[in-house]
Amino acid sequence: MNETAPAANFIRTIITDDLQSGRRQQVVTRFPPEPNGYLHIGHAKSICLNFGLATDFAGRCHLRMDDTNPEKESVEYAEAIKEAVRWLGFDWGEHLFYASDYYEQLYQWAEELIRTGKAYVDSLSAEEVRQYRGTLTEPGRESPYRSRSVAENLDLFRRMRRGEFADGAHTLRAIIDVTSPNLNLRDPVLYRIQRVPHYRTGDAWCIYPMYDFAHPLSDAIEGITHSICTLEFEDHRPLYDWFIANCSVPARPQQIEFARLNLTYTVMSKRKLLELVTGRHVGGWDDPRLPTLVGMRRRGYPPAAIRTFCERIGVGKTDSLIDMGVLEECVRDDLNRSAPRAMAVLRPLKVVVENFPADEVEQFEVANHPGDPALGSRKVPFTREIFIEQDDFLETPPKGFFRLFPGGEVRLRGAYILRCEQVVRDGDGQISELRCSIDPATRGGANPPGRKIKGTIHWVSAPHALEAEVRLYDRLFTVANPGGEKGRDFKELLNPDSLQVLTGCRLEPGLAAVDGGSRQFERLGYFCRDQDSTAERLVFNRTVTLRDSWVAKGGSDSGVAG
RNA sequence: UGGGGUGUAGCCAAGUGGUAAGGCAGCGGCCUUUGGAGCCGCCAUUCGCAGGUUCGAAUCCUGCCUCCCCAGCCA
Repeated sequence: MNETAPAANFIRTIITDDLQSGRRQQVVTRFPPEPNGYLHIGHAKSICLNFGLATDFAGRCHLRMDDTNPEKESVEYAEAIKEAVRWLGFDWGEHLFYASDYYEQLYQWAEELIRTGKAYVDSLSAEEVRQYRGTLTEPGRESPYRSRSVAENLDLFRRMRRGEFADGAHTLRAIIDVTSPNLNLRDPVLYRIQRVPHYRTGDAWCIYPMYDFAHPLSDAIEGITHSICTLEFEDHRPLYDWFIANCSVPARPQQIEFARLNLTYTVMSKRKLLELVTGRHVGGWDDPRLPTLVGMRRRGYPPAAIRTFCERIGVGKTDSLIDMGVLEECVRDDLNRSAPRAMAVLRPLKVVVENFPADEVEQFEVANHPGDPALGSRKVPFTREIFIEQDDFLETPPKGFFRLFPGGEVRLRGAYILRCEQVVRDGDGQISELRCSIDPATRGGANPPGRKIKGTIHWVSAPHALEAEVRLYDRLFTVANPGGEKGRDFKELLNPDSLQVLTGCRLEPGLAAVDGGSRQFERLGYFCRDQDSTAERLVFNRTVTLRDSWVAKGGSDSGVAG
């Protein structure tokens, strides 16, 4: 793969300026997921951005678990996150961190804020705090506990830590400005009491820091220079800066916000994804229809394709909705170059080659990649009985159809030119098989002068064929922006046909050996072996179809492309 | 009606006072034993709208409009 110059974006501009002006001597970024769910393609955008920046500016990128809410976090999620980042192709080296490792330091800074008169212990209930906060248009009111003495605050806060109070009895809040038009500055909560064991610190703590407090300080501890997050935190930046300015931190990181990724026909919020998984609307976090990284991995998306995608869509501040087609095109791009070709028939139609001897097996040498001889070739058996795709035969072909029809000819890839002599029906009038003949002069792809055949189709020798299950995937939702339909539960918009399971598919025998990696099933798309495969039962996933200008032109295709 | 953002082609996105990059999609052609791949060409007199400054404006100024985010002891 050729390296191309990274696309320009406003964050690169900021960093370049910082380095040139001497404001920064190095670049340290971080990817800070909360281990409360699986990573998705939206996270991939952030991962590629943060790790990519670090690489391009010869800096480093940390992986930090932003684990400040024990209620929702687990080692399962933390491990899955590490695995996903690794799979995507990034390496954090020695720089794996946990916000939970900073709890003591964070606590000390909280005491510092109390000592400097910038934080107090509040004893309002959650409901009261909400009432005191005011609204978007009305200023808030100061809590009656706001004027407690430093000594009293310190005492109360230490007792909070010691576990002397019930959950929710007190909080530690910053003293900023309850009348600020920015709600985040209306005395934000710094610590809450939560008697929940933490997946890493166990029961060492019963008070936990809030994101707004923990995040900037964690960045400072790690010496992060550019703390890149998504747009919804833009309003939090004054608060981010406030903590950096009011705690004796060792570094002054800068927060920069960019627009999160949205993709058509899917949802990207952890909450919605969790709902799909727990509600059994999909098979699990790794369901190939999901935009999760584990789902895409199982579906056969190469990590390099995801990286290309993230590069291609750019980084900006405008809310965007990227067409799923862009991602799919990146997948095709990658797989077209790398995937060996093979032949597989998804909906078999039996063909008897009448002028080919019943007891003969002919082995054809077929190239594994039409454009890359380095991928070599393989032998494919040909016999009197073969299967072709049902869609490749039409009794009454429309104009422009250049596959098989009665009296017509097509080329069997790598074998012979085939002519349809007769259509055989069963008792119900359904086509049960085709009686055909081959032209011996076209053996192995030979092309006698003057012989012009427009269509080439794939085929599989019937007695050699492997039987398999093939899973076809379509968009998960029926509307482009399921999360944007107001007043409607996004689950009502699920596409009932997003998964199509085909059984009795026939594969060329060489496919038995495939375990990892992708194959192109010629003319059908890219496929990979699914983890559900067993010795007796082969299962393949269709990663993505090939582009199909016949279908695009309105040509009928009864579902192979579906 | 408060605050913070954002508007450049169907979808993304460069551009930072000197006359609209690039990608995806689309369209036309060539080539082809995958209706695939590859190759060539076309595709914004105009940058949300209206004024203004300037020899010159997507870039500067004024006003208006759109859409997104914020009232968790979530992140």
